[in-house]
Amino acid sequence: MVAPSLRARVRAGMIEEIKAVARRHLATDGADLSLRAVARDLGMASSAIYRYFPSRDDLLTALILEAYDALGAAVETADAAADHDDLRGRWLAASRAARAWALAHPAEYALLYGSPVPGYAAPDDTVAPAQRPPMTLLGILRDGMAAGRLTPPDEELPEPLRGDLNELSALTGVPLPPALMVRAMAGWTQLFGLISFELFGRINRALPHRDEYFDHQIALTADLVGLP
Amino acid sequence: MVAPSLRARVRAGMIEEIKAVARRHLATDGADLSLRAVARDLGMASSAIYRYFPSRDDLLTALILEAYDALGAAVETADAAADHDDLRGRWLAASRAARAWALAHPAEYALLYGSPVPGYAAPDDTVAPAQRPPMTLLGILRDGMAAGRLTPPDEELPEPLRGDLNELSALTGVPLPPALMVRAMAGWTQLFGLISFELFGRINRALPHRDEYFDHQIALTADLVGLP
DNA sequence: TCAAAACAGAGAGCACTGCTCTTGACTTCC
DNA sequence: GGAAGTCAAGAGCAGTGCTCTCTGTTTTGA
Repeated sequence: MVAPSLRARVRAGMIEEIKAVARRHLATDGADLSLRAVARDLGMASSAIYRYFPSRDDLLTALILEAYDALGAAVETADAAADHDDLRGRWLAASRAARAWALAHPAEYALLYGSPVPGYAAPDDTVAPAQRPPMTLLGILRDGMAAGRLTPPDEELPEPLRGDLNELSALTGVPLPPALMVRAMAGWTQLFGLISFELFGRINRALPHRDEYFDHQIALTADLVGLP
Repeated sequence: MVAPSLRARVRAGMIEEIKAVARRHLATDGADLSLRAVARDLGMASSAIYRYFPSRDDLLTALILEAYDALGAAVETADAAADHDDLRGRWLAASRAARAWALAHPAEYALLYGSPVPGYAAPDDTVAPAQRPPMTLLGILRDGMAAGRLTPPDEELPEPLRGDLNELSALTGVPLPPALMVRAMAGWTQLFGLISFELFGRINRALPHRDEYFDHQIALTADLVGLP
């Protein structure tokens, strides 16, 4: 293992600097990131950016990856910080962490969960980081099942749906009964919907107490998945 | 009342034609609508478009308004077509209609419920049409309360939230108990989340039976609001 | 009836975008 | 010390929204 050369280290620093400036632009100017504006801020020619990122989409992908990881880390940290046996507390903490991260980084959240950029297709590397938040929620339910403190609902699901959900269980590596799995998905969908509504300004102006509103809605999802 | 002049009629037709072409472009090329491309398709100079729409944003606003109205009409029609006394059936029908419209018009749905366009601020005219779908859902619950066939959950809500929800009731003109109101909002949020996840490709590939999945999730929201 | 006003469209031009290619300077390595 | 690799700049291409000016045409009203 050879120590990275000076040039390699300078290059790595440059990449970080570009991403930092790009993130700042994302926060102020929205998703339509301008390479030239980033280059201007860095005091370099726009063409020089291409030494570090093959295209604007690649820069966007890098930012998306970092955002997914930041959100995933925030959710996982909140989950880990809560009392491991307090399932409901973990569920609420993880959800609140997701919302807090989104409110602190609205542009990056929009990049992850807003309407897809027209010409842009997210590469496969983004799949794993993207699943960290929902996987955290699933993990809480897994722990609950393992501890015997979570009784799944005994609903009968139509066959094709049950098969899909079993497959999804296998795919995620978290074996949950279909009826519980579908409710976990409902909770994740609701969490995403709540944050998006609040962030994209679609929440009614008549709801100034947003923290309380969010907490109550999240409590409903905890009820839905059967957390005591 | 004078009959509109020939020129006025030609002008109205031209406006419709521009919107139609723009809608087509929206569907194929995504939300970053290009005025020049629309003009090219119409065989006219890009500057000529400005005779009909003061700016690109105004054209976008016109499309957004039409989309809201189309979605609202679809939801209301489905609700009206269902048996008026079958509250649950109406709830499911309205939800399915929203999803069907979104799947048929993905670009327009993204325009309405995706991440907000950076420089664009929706004018106030869009507020009323935007509330038609959720108002339809509220109407179903109102009818249920009036018919005495819907018993609201007796939950105790923290005071600031209860106040907000009462205000929201007054604002919408649909008087619902806060505990029911918050669940109605939950259902609407969930509907939006489900459609967005499916449309924006964030739904897991392991769920090929999307109709069944959606139906089941919607049934859960119907349970949540207490529809028998 | 006929001139004035309103309107429609075209074209040029401005400042901006992502991106490519070439050219020159600099650093690292053999 | 020369060759190879790297970095940055600059010019240029095709595209964008938008403004302004100029030319026709249509409508209007005295």
